[in-house]
Amino acid sequence: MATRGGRAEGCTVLHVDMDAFFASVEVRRHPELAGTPVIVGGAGNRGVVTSATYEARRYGVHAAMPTARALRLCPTATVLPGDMALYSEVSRSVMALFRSITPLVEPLSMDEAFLDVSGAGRRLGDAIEIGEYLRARVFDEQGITCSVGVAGSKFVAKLASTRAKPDGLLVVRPAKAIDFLHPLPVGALWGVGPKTEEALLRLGLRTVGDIAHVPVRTLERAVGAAAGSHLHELSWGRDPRRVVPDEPEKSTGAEETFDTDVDDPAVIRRELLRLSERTAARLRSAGHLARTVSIKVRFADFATITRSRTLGVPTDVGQELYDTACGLFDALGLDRARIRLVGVRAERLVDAGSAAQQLELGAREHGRRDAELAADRAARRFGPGAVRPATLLRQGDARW
DNA sequence: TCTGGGGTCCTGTAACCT
DNA sequence: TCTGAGGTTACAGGACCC
Repeated sequence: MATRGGRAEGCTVLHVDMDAFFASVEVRRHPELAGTPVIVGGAGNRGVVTSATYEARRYGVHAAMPTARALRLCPTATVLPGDMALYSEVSRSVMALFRSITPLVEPLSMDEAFLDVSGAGRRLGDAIEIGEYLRARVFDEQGITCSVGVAGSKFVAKLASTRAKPDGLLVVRPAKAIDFLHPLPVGALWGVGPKTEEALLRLGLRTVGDIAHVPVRTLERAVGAAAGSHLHELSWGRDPRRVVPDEPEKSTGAEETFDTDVDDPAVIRRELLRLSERTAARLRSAGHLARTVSIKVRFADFATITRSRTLGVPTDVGQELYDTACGLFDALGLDRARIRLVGVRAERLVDAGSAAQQLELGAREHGRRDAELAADRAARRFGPGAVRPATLLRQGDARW
């Protein structure tokens, strides 16, 4: 495998990944915390870690770990609640920087993206030089570090950036991809989580090289047809997926875990209303309508169910999401079951502009939608929650 | 030790249509 | 007319990612 300094033969894909993104942005805002363990995450009794500085990770803290446990491992850590608006702003700036290098930028999340730099070479040098240039620009402009993987395919570039962390750059030329991949543990592969890893280990497959040398049929039987053939291809470094900018959003939603389990249907319905309004506001701001509404209910024992219903006419109206969500919830026929979480999702999104005519034909109640649009304007002017349904205006309830 | 919130994709099943 | 095969779509659940 190649490291910095070599030529980037056949390398056209960069994977750029911010290091401990949320925590790094917090350290930039609170310079006195530099070099100390910082955890971003929920502080409540059910909060989990969203991001942690490398100083905290040294104690075994990692993302998705309950915050309470993280604090037992690392009692000196500073826990911060997180500021999504700020992280989004930093993310937008970083993505804009990427797009100034190449239009072929595919964001994967707020803190990482693929870049196809095959067309940018002449101007800025080869893929390695572009990677180093980006790392320097991100640090200069945002005061945070990132890691870069440089390779001939998305999947190898992604693995390379992971191995380069923190604050590094790793090049894996196509000719060396197999040497790089085969010693890695199966869990390093994209798409192999705990369940799949367990299934593979049962077959005695521990490394990517093991996967490469087992018959595809065996893999397919163990983990399913699609995943089996996919893993086999990846194990030989074959990943033909292109870098695709502007993938359309497929769904949007909101969910909430209660501080303590709830068995009062009135409380559940009120939460469904809040989540429906929040989801609808997101649909409107993205210019989308939803064809399908789904709810998620997680019980006290963590068992989780979903129910969905496709609407006759797509909508971005909170009241309509709520009516559907309530109908789905009522149809469960629960008898004061203890519920831990409820969620509302809008799926099968369509563009509001192209669906406008259909909306007219559907002759929905325009008054409700107009009221919600007015609430959107008020929220932009006075802050979120400036206008909300009367049923959400109970005393002592300041959450939105 | 007790598991957040935002998503995507895949699979199995059932219903429906031809 | 009846039946079966095969395709499509809707729905539910689950694995996975950050």
